[in-house]
Amino acid sequence: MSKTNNKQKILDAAQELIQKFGANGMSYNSISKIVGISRASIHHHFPTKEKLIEELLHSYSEFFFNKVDAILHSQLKASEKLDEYISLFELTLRGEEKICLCGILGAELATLDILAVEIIRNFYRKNEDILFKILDQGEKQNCISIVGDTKNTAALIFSLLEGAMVTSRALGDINHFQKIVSQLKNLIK
Amino acid sequence: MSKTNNKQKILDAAQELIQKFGANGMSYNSISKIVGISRASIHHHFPTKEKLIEELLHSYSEFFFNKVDAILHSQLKASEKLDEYISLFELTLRGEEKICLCGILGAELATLDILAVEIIRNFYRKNEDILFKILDQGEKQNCISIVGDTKNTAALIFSLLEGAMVTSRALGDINHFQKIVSQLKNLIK
DNA sequence: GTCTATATAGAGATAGAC
DNA sequence: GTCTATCTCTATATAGAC
Repeated sequence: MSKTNNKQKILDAAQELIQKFGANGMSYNSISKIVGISRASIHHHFPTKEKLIEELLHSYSEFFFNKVDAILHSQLKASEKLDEYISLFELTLRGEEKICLCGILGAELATLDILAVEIIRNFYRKNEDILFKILDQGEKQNCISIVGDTKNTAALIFSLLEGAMVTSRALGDINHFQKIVSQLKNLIK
Repeated sequence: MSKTNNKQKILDAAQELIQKFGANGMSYNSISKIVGISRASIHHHFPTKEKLIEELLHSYSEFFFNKVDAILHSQLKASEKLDEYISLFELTLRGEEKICLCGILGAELATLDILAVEIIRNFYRKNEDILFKILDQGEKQNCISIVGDTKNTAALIFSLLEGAMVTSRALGDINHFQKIVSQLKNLIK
């Protein structure tokens, strides 16, 4: 029974803890309790907490953008692509009191090292890029109609989703998130 | 020279530290360096960190809603009231890398005690209420036009502002916030 | 109301055995 | 790759003098 996948288990536990409690609410001790190995073993895989967060951000970004790219390059209508994109956020929120990893780390940004900060910035920029592509396609397909600037609307939607995750989790109401999303759709079609 | 106002100085320092680094990035030690008194003296005014955060949330909410009520009950047009309301958020962001106190605490919600959580929830609900009143007035004055539900739009705007503070600070670009706000205005008039 | 000193717990991190 | 033991630092909090 190989235990090589403990490295991945550590990343999974760290991700869940950060999404629930923030980077400063996640500790090697809390990870060790979830994974069932000692703190020292975690240090073997990730020598410092900074490194752990950096690697987690890389793996999270890769996982997330793989899903997003699949949506972007699918044969769906642009408006349906937008629905699918938004449902990625809703799924994170649903059930487990988790929000976007890069959303919560953005709130704690000043406590992170510059490498992590740069990955988070790229995560934001890439999401805005992808939303722009979807919106732009939607305008050409006449299934999305935007008054004003499409790039700014992409930025608006991303910030809205990040903010709505925080407020909806705090209010303990997934329906709050859904109402906001349904109103967003009213505004862009 | 009375030093009674040290209690207020502690609250001010705590607020600034949380807005920059989060609740778990704020410590009695960091406050003591800013205010220039010992940690023990801070404990004299606020016996526990939980109490400190609770009192801070009360004073912050009072301060914030006093400003908001002044806007709400002014003689401005509703669209101008909305501009003034939004500028409260922009001013926090500008210059000092700070975001909304209740925004960052919402991200760290699971590490706070239930009293603090309830104050934060009320902060969110009250903001949505106030935004609804402004939007509703704007529709009656014909200076704001909303496709869809006005209450949901109020919730949308509040979550948008909270999210845009986080992303704009992370991107180090106040202009990012302004672009999002200007696009929001395109969508509701 | 302020201070110094201290108690206690938890954090991140390292050494060295297995 | 995992463990126990340990180091160092910082955290919250308290005791007691001034």
